[in-house]
Amino acid sequence: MAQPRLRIAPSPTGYLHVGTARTALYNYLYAKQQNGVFVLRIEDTDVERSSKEMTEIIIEGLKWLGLNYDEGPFFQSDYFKHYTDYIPELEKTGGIYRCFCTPKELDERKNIVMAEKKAWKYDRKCAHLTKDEINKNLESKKPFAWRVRIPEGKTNYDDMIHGIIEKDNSEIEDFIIVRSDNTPIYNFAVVVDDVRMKITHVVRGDDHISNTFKQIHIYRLLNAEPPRFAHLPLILDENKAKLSKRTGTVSVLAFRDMGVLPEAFVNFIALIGWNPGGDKEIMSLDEMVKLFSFEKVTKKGGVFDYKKLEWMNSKYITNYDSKKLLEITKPFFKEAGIDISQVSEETLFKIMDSVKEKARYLKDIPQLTKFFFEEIKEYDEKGKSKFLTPDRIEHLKVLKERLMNVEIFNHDSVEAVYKAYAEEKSLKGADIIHPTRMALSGKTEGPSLFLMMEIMGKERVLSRLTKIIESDIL
RNA sequence: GUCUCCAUCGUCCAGUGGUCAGGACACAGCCCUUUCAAGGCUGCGACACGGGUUCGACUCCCGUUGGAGACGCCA
Repeated sequence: MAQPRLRIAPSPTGYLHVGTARTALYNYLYAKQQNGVFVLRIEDTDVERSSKEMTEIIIEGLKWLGLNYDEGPFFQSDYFKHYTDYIPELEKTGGIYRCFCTPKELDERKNIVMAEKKAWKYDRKCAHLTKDEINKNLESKKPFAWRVRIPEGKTNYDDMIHGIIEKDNSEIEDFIIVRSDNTPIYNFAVVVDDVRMKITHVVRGDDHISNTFKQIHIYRLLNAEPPRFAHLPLILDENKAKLSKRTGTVSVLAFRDMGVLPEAFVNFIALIGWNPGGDKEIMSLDEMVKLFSFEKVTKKGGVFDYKKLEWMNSKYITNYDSKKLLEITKPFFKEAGIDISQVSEETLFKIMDSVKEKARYLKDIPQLTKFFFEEIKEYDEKGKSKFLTPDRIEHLKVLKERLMNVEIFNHDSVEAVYKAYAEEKSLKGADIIHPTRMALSGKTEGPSLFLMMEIMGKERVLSRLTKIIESDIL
C-alpha cells in the first residue's frame, strides 16, 4: 500500500480555530502512526480575506501545539491560474456545462421556489442549451460559470467513522466549480489539490459530509480514485451548537495567552470525540500516536468543557518540570509587570515548585508569587483583623528576636523555632503561623509557611516582620 | 422546508446480547492539614420514547421524538 498522505487545510481567517486544531491533531496522529506524511495547505482562494499575517498565526498555532507538518505550507493561491486547465477536458466529456444564469436571476428563481416552501436546487436551465444557444451567448460575451452535470443514480462512500453514507443524486444539485470570473470554487480546488498532492485520507469535520458527495463527482470527472474519508464530529459550545467565535473562545492562541500548556491543550481536545478505550485520560502526543484509531472516534459531537480543560491544565502544571515551567511562565511575569531578574535561578525553581499545584493557568503564577519579588502593597483586610491582633503581634516580636539568632535559615530550622515557641506558650501552630504569613505575604493563603520563609531568606523575613510590628497597621 | 448525521449521568468518555451500567470533570459532604490548593473517601447523577428480533436487550432492526450540520458564482 502506498504511503498515507494526510493534510490539514485551514483557510486563513485570522486565527487557528479549536476545531481546526483538533482536526489537525487527528490527521497528525494517523499520519505519524502509519508512517505517513502530514501536509499543511493554506486554502487562500478567497484572496480578499487572506493575508500573510493570518497564515503566520495558523502556523504559529500549529507549532505551539507541536503538530509539525512534513510538507508545506502550500498555498492554493500559488496554483490559482491552473485550476481551470482541467476545464476543456471536462467539457469534452460532457461532465460539466456552461451556466449563463446571472446571480440575480438565480436569486429571483430561488425566491419563488422558497416562497412555496420547497427546497431550492439549481433548476438546470442551462443544462440543455443547444450549441446555437451557447454560441450566441458566447458571442454576446455573456458571462458564464461552469457547473457539474450530476447523473442519475446514487452517490455513496465508506466513511471511516460513519460507515457507508449514501445520497440520491436527485438531492445533489448541478453545482458550480468555476465562477464567471474564471476562478475556482472551493469544492473544485480542494479536489484538484488533493489529487495533485496524492492525498490518501481526508480527515475533516462533519460539516463537510454534504460537500463530500459533490466532491466524489469531481473525482469521477477527473478520473481519479477518491481518498478515504473520515468525518469528525463537531466540537460544540455549551448550547450544543457548533463552536463559534460568537459563543466562546475558539482561538487556539488565546488559550496559550491565558496560560494553558500546549501539552494539556492537545491532550484535552484529543479527548473530545476520541478515547483509546478504558479510563486512560492523561496522554502525551507520542502515546496518542500509538493508541489512535478512527474506530475509536465517537460519532457524536462533543461539548468543549472549559472546566475540564482547567482541571487538566492544572494537572499538567503540577507535573511540569520546574525549569520548563519557569521558562514558559516568564512571559506571564513580564505581562504582570513583575521583575524576576534579581532572583537567582535556583530560588526561582523553588518558587515555581511552591505554587505548581495551586495554579490553574500560567497567568495565575505571577499573582500567586508576587510577594516573593516585590514589597507588599496591601494586606488582606479580613486577614488583618483576624490574625494581626495585638496579642499576635506580641508573639511576632518574640519570634522575630529568635529568628535573628538562627544561623542556617531554612525550612527545618525555622520550623524548629516555631514549634518550640508554640510549645512553650501552649499555643497552636496556627496561632503564630497565620500572623506570620500575613506579615510576610499580606495574604491568608499561599505555600507552606516555612518553605516560604526559606525562599525569602532571613533578611527579608525579618524586615517584613519588623514592618508589621512597628507599623500601626491596625 | 429538503437532505445528511447523531442520540449512555449536567459535561467528556467506557460499554459492542446476560454488568450492582464503569471512569473523569463539575457539584455536595467527610477526612487529611499551618492557609489555599492538592490528595483520599463517600454521595448525587444516565441508557430519549415506542415497537419488534431474542430465552434475554443500553447493545441488533424499524418508527417517533429531540438535537446538530449542510443546503452560496464562501471556505
